[in-house]
Order: sequence, then structure tokens, then C-alpha cells
Amino acid sequence: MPELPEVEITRQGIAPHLLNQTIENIIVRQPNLRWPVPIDSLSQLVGQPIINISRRAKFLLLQTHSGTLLIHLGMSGSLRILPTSTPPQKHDHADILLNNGLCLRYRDPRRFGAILWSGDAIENHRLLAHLGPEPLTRTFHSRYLYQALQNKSQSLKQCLMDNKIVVGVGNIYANEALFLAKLSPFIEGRAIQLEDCEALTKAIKQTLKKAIRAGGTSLKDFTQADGSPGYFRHQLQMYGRENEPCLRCQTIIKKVAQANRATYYCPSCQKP
DNA sequence: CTTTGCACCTGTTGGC
DNA sequence: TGCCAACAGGTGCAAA
Repeated sequence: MPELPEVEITRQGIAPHLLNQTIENIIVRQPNLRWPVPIDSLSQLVGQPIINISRRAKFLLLQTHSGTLLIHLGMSGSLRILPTSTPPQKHDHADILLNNGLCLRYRDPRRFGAILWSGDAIENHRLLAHLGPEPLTRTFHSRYLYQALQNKSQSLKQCLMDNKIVVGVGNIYANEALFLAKLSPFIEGRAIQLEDCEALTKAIKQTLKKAIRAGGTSLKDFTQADGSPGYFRHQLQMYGRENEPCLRCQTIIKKVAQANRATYYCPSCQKP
């Protein structure tokens, strides 16, 4: 579910309610997420103020003086800010209670997400240490991408979804960005030209920024921190539009499976 | 080292 | 109406 825009929207939504608030308690109802929630480690958070709320790739990072809480939303996760008294519902697996009467509530029906703890420098955490650049920074540019794709035999779409090449681009936005850049999802990474990388980096940045501006894409599970949906779903050009006309040339959009993920493309605009 | 395909889990949808 | 297979926004990991 949540790709970079949805995680960033979540970060922006929760940050004002968390910043400089003290954690009063942590309640874990279901510790079996992707990895076991380290309940013992989390107890040291109690009494600690949250001093920063940031994002790396699709991880949300809540920083305290003694370490950092990592939260990943997996496929179906969402976070909400609620009054502490709000009764939990099914799949509400954890609460972080704050001294302002609010709680940060983690919901994740499929439980592919994670809540982890790092007591050391966060950039050294095993899940973060080998990630590629953030797509919305200057370090992600056409020459970088061109170089990163040089000996890749994988398809271009798979390369875009490879965390070591660039983070945050999931299935929806990979489809959208490739269409915007008029590139085939099926060509090998190493077959790409520098000028294609120029178009592609621009397309990725533009797509992600637009999605953030719209509050993310809500298909099923995702909601913003106040419970409202994101509206980028209405701006999707390709994703979910099998057998509908391409918005650029009216050719019928095709859907195929690529590495067990749905790929939507225009056979005319995105020729190999 | 790179690439591939699976596993993890629940809920929804569509065809019969 | 009911049942069952297919599919869904991610990604680490074992195996090839």
C-alpha cells in the first residue's frame, strides 16, 4: 500500500501532534508483525520526549534521546492520531500514548508492517544502511540513475522498485512514472539512454510530488492521520485502468504481470 | 555478485 | 446465496 507519498503524508499529519510530547505508555496488542515488536526495548521510551519525526524511504522515524522508533506500514498499514480514550478496533495493533491526551494508533490488517527500535545511530540500522537515494533529493538525478542502471539485466520497472537504486517508488508510482516518461516497463535497465534517465527522474519526482500534494493514494486501507483519504487516486493515469483508453493517445491500456506485480502500460506510448 | 520467486497475512472481489 | 480462487499499495530472504 503506502508508497513514499502516503508515508510522507502520514509523517506530516502526525508530526505536529507528536513533536516535543512525552510518551506516557506504549500498548502492544498484537506483537506479531513482520518481525516481532520488541516490547522490552520499547519500555525505555516511556518518559521520553519525541524530538524529531522524519522519514527514510518508507520508514517513519520517531527520534528520542535514547534511540529511534522505526515504523513501516507494509501493504495495509496506517497511523492515526486519536484521543487516548478511543476504543481500539480490529487490527489496531499498537498505541503510543502521549501526555497531551492523544495517542498514535497503528493499524495494519495484513501485518506486513513493522515496529522496531534502534538504540544506535539510525543510519547504521540493517534495514536502512544499504538503501539507495531519496527520489526527491538532488542526489537522485539523471546521471546517477544512468550509472545505476548500467549493468542491470532486470526490467526497467523492477529497477525502479529496487530499493538499492532508488527508494520509495512502489507499484503504483512506478507504473505512473514510466507512462509519464513514455518508457517501456519491459526494457532492460542497461538498455536505457541518458536522455531517458533525464525524463524518468523528472517523471518520478513530479509524480511523487503531485501525489503528496493530493494527500496520497487511497485505494483500500490507507488513510491520512486524521482518517481522511488521499485523493491522488483520481489523478492516476495508468494504475488500475486496464482496458480503458490511454489518456494521451486513446490506445487500450494493457495489464500484465511482472515479477508477480501488476504492470499497466500503453502499448503505443510506451513501446520498447 | 545478480536475479528470481516465495513467504508473510487478512480482506475483498468476481466467476461459477 | 455460497464457495473458492485470484489478487492487493512491500520487501527480506533463500535458492538458483
